[in-house]
Amino acid sequence: MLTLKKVAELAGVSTTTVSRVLNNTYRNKVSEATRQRVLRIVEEVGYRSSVPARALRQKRTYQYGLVIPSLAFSYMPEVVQGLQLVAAQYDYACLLYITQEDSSYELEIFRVLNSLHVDGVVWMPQPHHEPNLVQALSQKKVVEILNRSGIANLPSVTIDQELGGYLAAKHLLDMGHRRIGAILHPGIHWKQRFAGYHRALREAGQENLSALVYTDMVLWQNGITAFHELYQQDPGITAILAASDDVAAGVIYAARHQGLCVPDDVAVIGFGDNPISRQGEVSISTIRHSKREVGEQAMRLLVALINNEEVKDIVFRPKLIVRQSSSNSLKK
Amino acid sequence: MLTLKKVAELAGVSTTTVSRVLNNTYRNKVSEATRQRVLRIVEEVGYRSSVPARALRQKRTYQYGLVIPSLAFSYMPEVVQGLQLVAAQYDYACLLYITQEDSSYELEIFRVLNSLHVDGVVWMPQPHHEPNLVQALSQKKVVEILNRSGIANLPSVTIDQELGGYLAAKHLLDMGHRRIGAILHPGIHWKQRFAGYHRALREAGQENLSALVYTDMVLWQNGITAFHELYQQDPGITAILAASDDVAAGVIYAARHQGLCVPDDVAVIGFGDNPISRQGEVSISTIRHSKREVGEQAMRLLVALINNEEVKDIVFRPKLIVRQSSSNSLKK
DNA sequence: CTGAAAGCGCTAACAG
DNA sequence: CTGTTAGCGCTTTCAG
Repeated sequence: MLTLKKVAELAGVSTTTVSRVLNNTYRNKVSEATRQRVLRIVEEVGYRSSVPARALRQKRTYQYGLVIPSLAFSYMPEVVQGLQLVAAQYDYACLLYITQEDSSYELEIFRVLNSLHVDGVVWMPQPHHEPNLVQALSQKKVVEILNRSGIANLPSVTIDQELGGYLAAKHLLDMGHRRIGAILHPGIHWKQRFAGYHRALREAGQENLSALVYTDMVLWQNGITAFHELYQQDPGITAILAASDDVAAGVIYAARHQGLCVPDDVAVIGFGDNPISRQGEVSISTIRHSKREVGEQAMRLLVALINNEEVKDIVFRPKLIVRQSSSNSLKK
Repeated sequence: MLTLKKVAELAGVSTTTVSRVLNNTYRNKVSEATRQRVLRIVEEVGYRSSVPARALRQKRTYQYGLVIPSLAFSYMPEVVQGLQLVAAQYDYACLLYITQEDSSYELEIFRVLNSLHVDGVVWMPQPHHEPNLVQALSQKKVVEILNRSGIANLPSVTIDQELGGYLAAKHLLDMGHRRIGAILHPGIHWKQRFAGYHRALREAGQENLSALVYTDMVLWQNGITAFHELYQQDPGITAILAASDDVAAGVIYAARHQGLCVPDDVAVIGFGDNPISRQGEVSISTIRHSKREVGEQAMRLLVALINNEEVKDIVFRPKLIVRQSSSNSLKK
């Protein structure tokens, strides 16, 4: 195995010197000649220092944990891409953990991450968590994304959900809808989103939503289930505020299976502007925000946190994107 | 920080003893009383050994690299789930790397993985690769999934593509189609798949496909592009063999946008039986294989490889699943 | 500008 | 059954 020592021997210098060259420590305190010689040898033999060894010494692994509930959300690829983009710049490697909405497994993951000595964690919380999680979290540098667990005061990157909710509801109200159903996911800042809905309703002189359903996950399948529950609550609704684009896609699928026309019989709006919202038969109106940017900023935040820099939360302001699923509805 | 030494002091034994208890080495060579005492202390203080430290000593990191071209393929979540399921059983952590189809980045990843001293790699190759990759690969335990790079003789978990191709083509021929177009992805055992198509064609007394298009990626967008190219080659085709379910979804989308009816004007069959094939307006006929199992077996193979056990390649036999996108076509 | 020496936290001979 | 010792590959004082 190629070690520092061997490289040092080959270059005729001490391991200290090689280390210094490779890490650019004590800049300019190594003669240019020596530096060049060392670099040449390193290049020649293709030496790369052992990450575990330096981790042990430096108490820094250059690894971060990514803890997410699922890989199946249609926005995950973009978020991860954003994370990896910035992570690569800082030489950070990503340890991937998927909780599958299992809160005891989630807790175990944080304990494992602790023994792995990762430098930090990017965490997308799920609705439910173990009480002990708070403690497990407090020992690490953690950045929260897209969600607000509210279980600890963690640095976070989120979307302005109140605004998003407001924009979505206002749009439907503007289109003339008065009986509106909503599908909420407790966990994605749902209270703020809910508040946004109500602000729009109030402005339109309305009191309440006509139907309201909660869903545990925000996948396509959940949209189908939620759709039926919504119609049970109020068969007269003409528009639906879905918890995500995936859910909206499920809702549209279910609606059309029932013989309903989208948007003429029921208008639907999603949340996120994920790939799925363009790929369906009926393109989905949605609230847009850049998932890639969320990932990028989260990683920047984490790096800052690791370097003990001052950090402040990041909140993205989403925009309304109108597509087929909510067009020409009651105005027609 | 909690170390072995501290735990040893607390328990009034040597570090060696604690290590032995924790690793179950020299079984029965530690008195039950001592073992219990140590375990109690460990539990009490919540000690977990440092992964980097033991990695340095044992030359084993209990980490594996997962190198894939993209997270956006609709089958990725399931494959990864399968991998993680088995990985968790063996206490393996997953270092995630996404190549984004960038071959020089792919090479760099393997070099990085080398310095990370991961115990092994699960690799899903992309169509193009750097020549130096072979060398970078040869130094590690690598399991290949779903693809065949053909650049090295690596243990692999794959689908019987010839059979898949045969089943798909035979199905379309059985439905009465004679002018069939195909979308191939060079990289997914495409030659075998192609051979399968031809075996079916020969059996039906036909010589060739009517149209043939190659695609670099197997995403929804590629299906749209490919559809148009296919129709340019032969406007008379009545059926399409898509490279994947994602591609099939794109094809169907494009076809319907052109005013064509699926399956009546053009039948489509995908490959993989991913979630997307059920979620569209028109459910997609496809060739099924279990993605979760692919992941599980790949991880088992990797673990065996790491333990220097004998391994042999795994080939799954896929099945035909008929859905709307290829039903009632020319027989109607 | 460079090197010798110590030690990160752990495990594996080797002794008792 | 248990402990002592050495050292994994690296970085970091400290001393030239």
